[in-house]
Amino acid sequence: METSLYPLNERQLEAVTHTEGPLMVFAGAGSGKTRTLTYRFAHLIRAKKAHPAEILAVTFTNKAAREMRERIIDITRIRPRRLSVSTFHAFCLWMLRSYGDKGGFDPKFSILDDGDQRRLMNTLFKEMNINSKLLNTRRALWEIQHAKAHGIAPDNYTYGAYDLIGKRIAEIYEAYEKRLAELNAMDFSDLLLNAYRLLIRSPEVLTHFRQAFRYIMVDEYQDTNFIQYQLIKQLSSEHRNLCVVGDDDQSIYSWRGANKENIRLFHKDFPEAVVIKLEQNYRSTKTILHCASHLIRHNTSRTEKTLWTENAAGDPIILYEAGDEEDEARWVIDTIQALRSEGFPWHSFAVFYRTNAQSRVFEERLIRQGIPYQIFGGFKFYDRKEVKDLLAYLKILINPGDEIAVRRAIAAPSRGIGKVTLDQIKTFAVTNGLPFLEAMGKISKDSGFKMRKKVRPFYEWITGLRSLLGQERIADILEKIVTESGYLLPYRGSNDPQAQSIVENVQELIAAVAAYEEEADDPSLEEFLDLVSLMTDTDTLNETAGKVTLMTLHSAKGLEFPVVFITGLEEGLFPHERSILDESKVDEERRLFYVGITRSQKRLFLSYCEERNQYGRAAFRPPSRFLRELPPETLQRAEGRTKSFTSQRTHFSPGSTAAGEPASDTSSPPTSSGNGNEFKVGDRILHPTFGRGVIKVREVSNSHPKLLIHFEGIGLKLIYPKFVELKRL
DNA sequence: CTGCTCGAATTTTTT
DNA sequence: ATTCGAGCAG
Repeated sequence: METSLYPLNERQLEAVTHTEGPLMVFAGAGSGKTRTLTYRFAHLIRAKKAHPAEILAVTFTNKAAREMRERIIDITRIRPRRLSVSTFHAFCLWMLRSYGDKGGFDPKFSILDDGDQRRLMNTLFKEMNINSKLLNTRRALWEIQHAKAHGIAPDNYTYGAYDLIGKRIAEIYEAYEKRLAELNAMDFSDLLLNAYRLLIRSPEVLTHFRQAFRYIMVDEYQDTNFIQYQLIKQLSSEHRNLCVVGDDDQSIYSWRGANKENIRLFHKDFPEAVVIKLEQNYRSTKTILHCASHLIRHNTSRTEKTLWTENAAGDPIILYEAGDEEDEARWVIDTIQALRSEGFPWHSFAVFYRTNAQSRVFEERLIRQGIPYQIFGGFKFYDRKEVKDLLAYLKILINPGDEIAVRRAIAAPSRGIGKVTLDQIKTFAVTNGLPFLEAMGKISKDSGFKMRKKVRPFYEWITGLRSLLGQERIADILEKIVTESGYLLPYRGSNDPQAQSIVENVQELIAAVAAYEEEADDPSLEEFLDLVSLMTDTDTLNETAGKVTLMTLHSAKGLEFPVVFITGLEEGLFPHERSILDESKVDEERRLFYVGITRSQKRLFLSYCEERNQYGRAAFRPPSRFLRELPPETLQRAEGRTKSFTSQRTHFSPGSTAAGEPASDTSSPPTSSGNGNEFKVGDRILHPTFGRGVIKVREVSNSHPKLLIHFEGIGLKLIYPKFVELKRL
């Protein structure tokens, strides 16, 4: 085994070849963490320490898992049939689907998404008559998620003797769990918690998995929660070859239950563990790295690391004081334009912000100037109503107990079956211990119920569809559902862009199913629904798409860009006002800033506004405290502040930017594909709030048309014709 | 039962 | 500003 052939530094090589026994790797930002992990995986196979199937690598995102898998295959040149590189959730889901029955779980359970959860909680609040100002559904769900992340069941949920809210939450938690059981459903936290329970309940399953995985690796260890740690601890307790890789300075998800304490727990549970620090940074310039290190030293209670790099010193970090957010966006885009002419391609730029709401001004500018961009954190395809409606039909073919799906499907399109009827069915189902759909079946044949005639056609139709499973292609079944339900009838042929978008999305969904059936080894509806449940919008991120990237600082973790802009550095926004009163929360915000800075390879630009419009009002905030924590010698003030920024805000003045009259009328084609009724560039329209305007740019991305409209006396606005009614003049 | 209007809330979100 | 949900009229 010739390890010197690996393109690794000494520390990395050490981490790769230290295969036996527990290992903790502190991987600083840009220190080649993924490289180390993938080579370690490959090394275990090459050195014949284990068969591919005996190694488990867990990540947090699908993207990280996919990347790692591809790189392992690249290095080893083998295509193992089942390479266990997976996200925590996907791995747990797989465990529960394959062995869940051994722990008393029905493996055909549905997965509840956030929306389903909220709706369920709303219903519970109504049923339990909860109407308190101190307790809303949001808070209740938050508490429950936290309890689950710590492995606390309703009967273990503790609260103080005078803590009435806590007592109420315990009751809600219990009711919530009862409803999930009736639905035969799990939420995202349950996937982890129940996988853990499965191991605890079934010694047989535990032994099986303990022996199956000789080597276990965990990525982004600082983001694991208590139950995730317990899970991997259980799995690795036989061979004790557990390797965790992380960086406590990049822990930015504690508000979601991530537990940095797990670093200490690891040392306690695996006292023989070897610790390796990766401190050589390959990503950033000396200036950027120095700046980041200086900042993060303001945090107490962290593992000391000294990141260093052989990279060039690089350019200073530029700081811009903007008048307002329009001015800030103008400066960012102008700077991008300037660097672009120096040779940076579009995809080398990333603009980060603290909250999604900040993206809009940037988006407007980019569209106005005809710059290609991609934005993350918008609507997800699988969150759209029409997509969820149709997925509901598919879900009930698998899980007849999924009342949420049945209710959704039965109401779209409306079939005259309403709340009263459905509540009756529910009562019948509960009293007879039947799955919701089966209760419907019984009722539709029971002359004791008046509404049986209304319910029957739906039930029989669904039963008919279910018998097609395994015989016809899923895409064909879905197509049948769409046609036979008449789902698209109200939308087809309509010239309303909103309706068109619905039709397109439905077609896209059918295409997605068909594509899945083409690709999968052994396609099944169950697997398709699982994939969809675990999919996120960041999975569609494309680093080389030739587009400027816009995203929140949170979604930026794990990525890198040659040129990075961190915007909105104002006290109260970043750090966010909800974090300001709590030292540890400010520390987490600081880590978030640290993550942002360390994403950048060559150039870093920072900005803040004197004045910012928020919730329709002007907010004046001082510059972020974090700016004072940066080493002054790395910073340089940017010139170029437009003096009359306030007039810029309300008036579109052509020629005010280098780009001049932007990519308007001539350069953006009217792309009216097939429908002449679509709005097009140059049209004069009337907007309900903004009045008269002229369409300057029209753009269709993610099948959502967006219009940039110049309104008289107001200026340019980005309008989604999907959400407002525009009248043509 | 469905659709509309008014009022409240608005951090981040790997899955 | 905008969005989402609850409450009421058709």
